[in-house]
Amino acid sequence: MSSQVLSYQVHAAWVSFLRGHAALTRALNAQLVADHGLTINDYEVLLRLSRAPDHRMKRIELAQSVVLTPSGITRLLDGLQAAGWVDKASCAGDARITYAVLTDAGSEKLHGAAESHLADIDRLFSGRFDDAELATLAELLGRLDGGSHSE
Amino acid sequence: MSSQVLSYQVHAAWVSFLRGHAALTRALNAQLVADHGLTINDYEVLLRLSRAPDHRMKRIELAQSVVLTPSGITRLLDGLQAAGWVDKASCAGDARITYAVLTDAGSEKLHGAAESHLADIDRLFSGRFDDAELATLAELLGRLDGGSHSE
DNA sequence: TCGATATACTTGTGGTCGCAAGCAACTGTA
DNA sequence: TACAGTTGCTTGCGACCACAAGTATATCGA
Repeated sequence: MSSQVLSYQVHAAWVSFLRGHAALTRALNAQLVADHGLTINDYEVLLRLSRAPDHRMKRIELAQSVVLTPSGITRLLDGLQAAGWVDKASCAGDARITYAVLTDAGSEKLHGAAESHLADIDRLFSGRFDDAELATLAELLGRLDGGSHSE
Repeated sequence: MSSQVLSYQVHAAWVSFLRGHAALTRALNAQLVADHGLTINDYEVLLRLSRAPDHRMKRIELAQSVVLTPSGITRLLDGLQAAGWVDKASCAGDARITYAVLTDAGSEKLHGAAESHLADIDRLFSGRFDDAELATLAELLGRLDGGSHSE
């Protein structure tokens, strides 16, 4: 049965995915926490904010962009705010919405962490893949977060 | 600076990896917990044991195979043992070592969960990739762990 | 034999995050 | 205006897991 064969191939890819993720995030997160006191998600949130217009995003958009639930974003931003790296800002037209705004301190924190973190990532990836493979990997993996809501 | 360009490409792949993993594991884990009361790691551990000779593995080998720390494996196996799906067994030659052994109930549990879980995985992967892409993905992702893993 | 070191495992503690429930604010209908 | 439904966000709770420290066993050198 072809679906049986496909299942096996799919599962092989899936297991590699799980193992690779666990190994990489454990290493990268530990390094990032040790060097800069940031988790991977902290870093990614600061990065998204730094790229956003006016260095601000709605919390719900931020949650979607890093694949966290609303509660997850609340707690993550609580921490970043306590450290002074983000601020809250209200929305003039809709009082339900809160913006997360990158502060100057947050911007400095991000830039300070970026160099070593990118080097860490680079070290783990570049040794294993060439440029074409990286592009392939990015393209294939990029399909995974598109329509993951198929319930 | 070529390393700058490479860093950007690497980071794109890495971000896709993070997002894809978060989306997939959240969906798959929720489904597996709802349908069978197993986490993804529970399932993977039962699967490893089912493929091992005599349905048994040293706990430390098990930890490495699913990329968990020793403490993580202790607690995961505590749960599986409480449910009756694995047993402990001591090692005749070395009293420090404990084996985890799949019970008959654990074997049945695994087989009962496998069908729907594989279908869940298949549904999330097969719609997005063809056979050649799956093979590429499995090969590339397979490089991320030490390669000290055979199936 | 004895002590130092290494290995396998367990436990205390704390962090992160999802789910369910709840609150506040907005929108549409009448 | 009144009210129901939706949306954005927060909080209580619990699950999972890593790190550090502790226990028990094994091994090796003197």
